[in-house]
Amino acid sequence: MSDPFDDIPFGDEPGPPAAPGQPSGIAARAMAARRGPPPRDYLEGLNGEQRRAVETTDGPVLVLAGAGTGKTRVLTTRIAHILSLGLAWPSQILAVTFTNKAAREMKERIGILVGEAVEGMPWLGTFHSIGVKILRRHAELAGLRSDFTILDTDDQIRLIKQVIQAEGLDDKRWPARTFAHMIDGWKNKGYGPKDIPEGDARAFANGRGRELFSAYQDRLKTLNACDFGDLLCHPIRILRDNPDVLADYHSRFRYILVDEYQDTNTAQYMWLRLLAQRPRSKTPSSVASGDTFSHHGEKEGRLPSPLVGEGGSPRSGETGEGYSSGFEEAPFPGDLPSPAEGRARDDAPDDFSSAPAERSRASGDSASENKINICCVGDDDQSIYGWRGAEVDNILRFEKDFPGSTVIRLERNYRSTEHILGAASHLIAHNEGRLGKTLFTELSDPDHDKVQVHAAWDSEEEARAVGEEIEQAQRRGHNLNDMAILVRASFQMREFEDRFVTLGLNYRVIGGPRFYERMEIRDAMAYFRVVAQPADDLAFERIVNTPKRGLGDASVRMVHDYARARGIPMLEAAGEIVQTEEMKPKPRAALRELVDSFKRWRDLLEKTPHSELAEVILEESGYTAMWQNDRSAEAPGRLENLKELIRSMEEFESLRSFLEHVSLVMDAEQNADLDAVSIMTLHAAKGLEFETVFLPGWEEGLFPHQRSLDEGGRSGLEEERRLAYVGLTRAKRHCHLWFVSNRRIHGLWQSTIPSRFLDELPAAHVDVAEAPTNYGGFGGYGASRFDKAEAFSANRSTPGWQRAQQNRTEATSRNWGSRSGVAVERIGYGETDSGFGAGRKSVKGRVIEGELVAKSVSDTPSTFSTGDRVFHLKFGNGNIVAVEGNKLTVDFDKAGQKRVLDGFVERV
DNA sequence: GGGCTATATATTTTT
DNA sequence: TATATAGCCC
Repeated sequence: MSDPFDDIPFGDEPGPPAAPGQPSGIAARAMAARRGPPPRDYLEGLNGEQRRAVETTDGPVLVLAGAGTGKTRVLTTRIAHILSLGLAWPSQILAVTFTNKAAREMKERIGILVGEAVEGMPWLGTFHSIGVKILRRHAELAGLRSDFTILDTDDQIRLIKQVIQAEGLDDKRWPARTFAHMIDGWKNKGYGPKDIPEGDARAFANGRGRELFSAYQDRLKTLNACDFGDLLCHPIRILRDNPDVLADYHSRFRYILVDEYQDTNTAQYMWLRLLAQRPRSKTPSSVASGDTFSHHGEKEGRLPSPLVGEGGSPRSGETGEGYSSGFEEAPFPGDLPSPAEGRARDDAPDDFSSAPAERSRASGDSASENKINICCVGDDDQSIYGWRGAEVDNILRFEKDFPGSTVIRLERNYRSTEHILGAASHLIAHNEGRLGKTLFTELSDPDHDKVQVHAAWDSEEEARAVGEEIEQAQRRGHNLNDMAILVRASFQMREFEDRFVTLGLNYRVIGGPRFYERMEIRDAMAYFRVVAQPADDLAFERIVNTPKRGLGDASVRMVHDYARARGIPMLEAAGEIVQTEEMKPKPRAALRELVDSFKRWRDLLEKTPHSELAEVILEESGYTAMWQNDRSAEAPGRLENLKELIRSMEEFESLRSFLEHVSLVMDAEQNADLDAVSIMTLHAAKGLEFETVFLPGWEEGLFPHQRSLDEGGRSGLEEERRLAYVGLTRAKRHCHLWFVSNRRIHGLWQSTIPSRFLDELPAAHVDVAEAPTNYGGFGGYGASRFDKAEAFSANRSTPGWQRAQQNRTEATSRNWGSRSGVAVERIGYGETDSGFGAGRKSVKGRVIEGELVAKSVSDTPSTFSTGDRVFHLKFGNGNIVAVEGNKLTVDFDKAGQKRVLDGFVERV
């Protein structure tokens, strides 16, 4: 991740390719033409639609890219095209993705096309990383310092818990986790505490939701920290409230490209709109006023302008149920011009190369003449993240949002056989409200396998049979790397893993907790964070007693309370407390030692290479020793991980950039050399492809998942169906669906019925592979269950049945086979240590808000003087004999002379 | 401060 | 069933 501060200031940027002084517009093009066309090798091999998607550089473009139609290729080629035509400098292109992986891949592929130029693309990244970049430059506008910390989910929950407790609420009755989800949901919509619907606010903690949200935001601000949602919301607010800042970005970006547009949430949508739509000739503030965003995607109908934040008058007078709906058709307000408004597509050439930003600025013009051309690529049929805030509506509404846009459909599929596409297309056609695409392929061959549906008695047998299929394929010479098992829910993975271990079959599990979520890594990171940012209380609390220093609940609480009362970071508070006798000698000595250590490490920060410093920290803090002395089985692995952490730090130029990398990029690399079957969830499989795909668990209740049906109704079902579509379209040649008759859920066996999705498959492209009615539990399952009924053979002479029988015997005899020698890779999987609780007593940040705090806040440090009679909670009454700043020496009646902090005594 | 037992709870997950 | 966490006791 590049250092956010190293970015080129506007003024120093090279002018756009039509160099200053040279004619622009048609003339420039004419001149370019005279010099001969720019190299266009990169266009070769594109089909007509792909080419159109690449070459339509003017005006808003929506590319509806079905599965396997070359989406990434279009996106990267389009950038290469813009660059090589000289339509923009690399730094004038904003290219956003959702995941780091996608960003990395895009960068790589652009690099192949344009070489070094990709290095000049500072604005290629995830929504979040670009959000951070914007936020770091204008942090003060969000009430932060530019060295703010980014909290991950774990920190966020810990902080919320503290807030809930501080408000005097029972954190058991009102779990922090639940509230964290609510906050995420609000932030996905761009809401600040003042904007949330009354109903939402009432739903938590006896109607104190808004209060809590607000308190949480305040805490973040004092901690100089952001959660992930803030990385989107703060920039939106900054852009919206600061026309000059917005104008800067408007003149900066000339092309915006968005990947996976169907996954954008409302906040991301708003963010894009702000950047992509500039006012015609008015001041940028016309776009910046909150009320221009009537995002109608809300089911509730009209909502207050999100992020009205300070000063806005959100929804006063509106009751929770009083929303009017019917905004579905609302066009975007007319005063928000679209980039292409008023320009028919045909006259596009006239403003083909509009005046570069620099020129218009130089000539004193507003940047209003420039267009920002947005191009969104996505597939409404692959929208599977509705449950975390994605609004399919954003893509469905694109043409309305960006009038004059071009919609290009990529329907030629290069991945799958006609049967796989036929099955997938037929299935997805059961959804309503699609933009509609029909994938086709030229990869047609009578020899191609149809999609196979298999039945099994229970999940164990399912795993056994899949394992057998895999071994057979392997025997036929297929690589395990070309096979994947895609499950609906991760608990399904276990049975496959167990089976593969007994079979000695290599596998890799993708997804789940990652490297940076492991306990030891998070602990180490917490040390580094405190050194880099002494105000990071969450980090401090995490490691204050790790390794054990005898600083228990009481000690930590004292530091915490004192820090909050004084409004200072805990480390600083600790520094003051250790100079007194507030604490018993033992914890005090331990705390002093820690405080001194941090001081020492911080001094080293400037002088020592950061990876070296990291080693010193882990060594001197006793953290390494803690694991060395640990006799448990995981300890060596943890030490190994710590070494790996330090090794990976070397790749970064500073501790700061390393910490930023970790907070945003949490993925682990995989071992490409290992030949292994992949096991992952359907969600994790999006974007991937495999020669052979196994899709187990197609049963009602699991897939579609009961919970989706219960909570999401029809749209929930449709999202499940899209998930099925994603699953099917991952397969290139072979696709096997499975359902079982009995599945163990939460420990009890339940009999299940085949998924309705199986009924929705077209008979022409599907085979029932084996149908042993008395054994596999097909029951009524058979041809009639398919859409266009066709006869299926369902007798025991089928190879499938025989194989099934064979599997059974083979499997039992093999059960005792060697367990060793199986290569198991867990991509992104740590041990089962989800969170901060494992192996450690969690530090209770119980905060006593109330009298004591109120008093100490109102007391200025110097209100005590020698001779005052005071009361101390622990030492009782006494007389002050000396005052030294906020430290008092008191002669207590019973305890004798002690040094205490003024915050801990009250006048009597 | 550590270790034990009781108890709730159980999709999908990126940043 | 199995896993994580919270409370309790020493």
